[in-house]
Amino acid sequence: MKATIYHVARRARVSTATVSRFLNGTGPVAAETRHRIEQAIQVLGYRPNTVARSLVTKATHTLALLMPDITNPFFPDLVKGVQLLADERGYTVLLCSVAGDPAREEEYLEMLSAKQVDGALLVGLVCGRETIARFARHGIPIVSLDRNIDYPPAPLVHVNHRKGARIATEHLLQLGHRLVAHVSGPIGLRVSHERLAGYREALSRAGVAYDRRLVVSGDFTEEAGYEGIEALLHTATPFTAIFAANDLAAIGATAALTDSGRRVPEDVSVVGFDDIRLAAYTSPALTTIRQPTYEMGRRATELLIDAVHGRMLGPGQQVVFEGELIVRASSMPIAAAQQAKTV
Amino acid sequence: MKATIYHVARRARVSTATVSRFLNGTGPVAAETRHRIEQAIQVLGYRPNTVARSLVTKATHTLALLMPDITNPFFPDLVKGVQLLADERGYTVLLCSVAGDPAREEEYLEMLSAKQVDGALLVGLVCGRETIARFARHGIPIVSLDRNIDYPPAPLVHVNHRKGARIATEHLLQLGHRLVAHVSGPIGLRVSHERLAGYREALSRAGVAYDRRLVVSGDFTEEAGYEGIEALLHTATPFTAIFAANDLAAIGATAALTDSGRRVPEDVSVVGFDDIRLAAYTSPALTTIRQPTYEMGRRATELLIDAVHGRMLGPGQQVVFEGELIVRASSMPIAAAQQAKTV
DNA sequence: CTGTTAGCGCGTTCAA
DNA sequence: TTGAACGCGCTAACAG
Repeated sequence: MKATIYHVARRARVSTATVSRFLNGTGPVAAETRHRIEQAIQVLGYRPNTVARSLVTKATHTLALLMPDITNPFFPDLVKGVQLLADERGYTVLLCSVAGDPAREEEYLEMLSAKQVDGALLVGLVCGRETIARFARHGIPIVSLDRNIDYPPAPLVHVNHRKGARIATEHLLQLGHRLVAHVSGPIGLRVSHERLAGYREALSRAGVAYDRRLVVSGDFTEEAGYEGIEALLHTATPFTAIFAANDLAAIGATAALTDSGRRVPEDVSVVGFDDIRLAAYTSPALTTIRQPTYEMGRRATELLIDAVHGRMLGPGQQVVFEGELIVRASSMPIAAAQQAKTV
Repeated sequence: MKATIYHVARRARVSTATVSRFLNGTGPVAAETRHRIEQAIQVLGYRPNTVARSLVTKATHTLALLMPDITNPFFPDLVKGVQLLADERGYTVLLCSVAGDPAREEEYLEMLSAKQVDGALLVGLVCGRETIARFARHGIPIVSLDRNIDYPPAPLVHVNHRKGARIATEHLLQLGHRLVAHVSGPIGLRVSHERLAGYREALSRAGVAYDRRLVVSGDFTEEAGYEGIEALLHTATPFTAIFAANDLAAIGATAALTDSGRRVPEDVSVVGFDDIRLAAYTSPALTTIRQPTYEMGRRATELLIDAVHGRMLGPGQQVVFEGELIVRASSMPIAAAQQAKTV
């Protein structure tokens, strides 16, 4: 049977209140008493029961992390950032994969308030705003990643997707490419929209006409990238470069190109987005836009813990990270021969 | 202020005991009373406080998953399996990245017993057995992945690493390769040891002498795979194939080969282990041994929940999964020209 | 500096 | 079929 604070108190010949004071450093405890308590704790192998503690303090030191799918290589780094910072601050992380399913998101949100988590980090949720508003009413602080939550306003951490996409596209444009295809993310997601917008912005600034036939819609997976480009190749619409909405899609696109006998980057340049861990090791190594995923996880968690402690920078606070172009081997200047010929 | 069971009881003009019976289906509740309670719950937006509930039932419906580093692409699938099964069974998952640090492992283990988790899934821990034994004394059920925990005996889920490694190596041998290098995992880890053993077993069965100069030690990262092979190339020890202890190392090795002007698989065949998500999309697509990671996560969690409920198949129970050879493009028959020449 | 007392929100006897 | 009373393990006044 497990030792409780009561057992410790009896063995140290003090009251439970004194033991509690000793444990939490709240209120004074005589050196001699302190010693006896330490002994008792040692002997009994006592560990405070956090559940009982939470019941009275109303704090669980637990944070929830809701995200679509840990299996997307973009997330592990984020999780790591969250994890490590939470750990440093004495918090623990509850992981919830909601699989892009609004019903599951709602269920989980309900459960979290029952579980009395101290705060929630929401990443890539697709549920309606009233679902989140209802949850927020429980008084649990929220920090959002990549999605603006206006009511009630929650701190927001995101990267400048539009600018990142623009930079990626400009990179291709500067290399002389004019026929730049785009594999988009799932339509309806703000992230996809922004990246597409950045792509168009770059084209427009460079005076290149936007051709919607060059945009294939994906869903951030390799499969979709592969199939999208495969389909595009079948339409015989010429292009010399691809900006994919994320690295996975870029990798799928590259595979489609290779399988059809094209060489990357000699025939087609490819640029991705995210800079996942393996981007540097694909063949050819992938040119991409780096998101400081790990850092974003840390920062978001920091904001969340601040919010838990009632420290907020002010309403509508947000942290914006900038994407950084990482040039590797998958992009190169357009070849003279290419300029004329159809791919 | 949040509604408690007391508020529900008052509004429904019954006692808290009746509400509790209604909520948990323990004991009878008259249809008419039931109706009033439902109404009250609805109106007040009541959700039972799981913390209070846990304090009396001693069950938190929370499982802990301890693993080295979520950032290794091997883990996300595992986590997903754990997550989904836990979810189906009404459990929630606490994620702990212990970073291969025994001290952190011990800390976390301590915390888990304080947090009163119902069970713990231990993956790839490196701490001493007495650390685990001490934890087990708290009476929290454990399931182990890839590491045999003998005292007290815990259910074990693992793949047959040795056999998988043997099959991988045999595949290369059957293709005619005789000079097969190996990039190992961290020394001291059982998994690394087993995979090395499988490699040696295959060589020995084929009557090929084991050459320790062909074994470079890594740590399951791309970096180590890259550097290991780079170093091996510098020694000018000839080889025509590589069996890497995991896909990450295989990918790193491939990059080292490519960067030094070798072609894969024409000059050197490469085989990995794990079949991570991107293995099918590397260039060339990676031949590897598939571990049913997702399924293992599910199965392990199932065993854990069974253990939580006191249902065990018996002492020393274990579930062994078999690795499956997935032949892709990174391995090919040794070329006639190669047989003589030094790589 | 320390002990007594009263909850935190809930499940669970035991009578009624 | 229901309610009163107690306790889970702990913290937080309030006295002393």
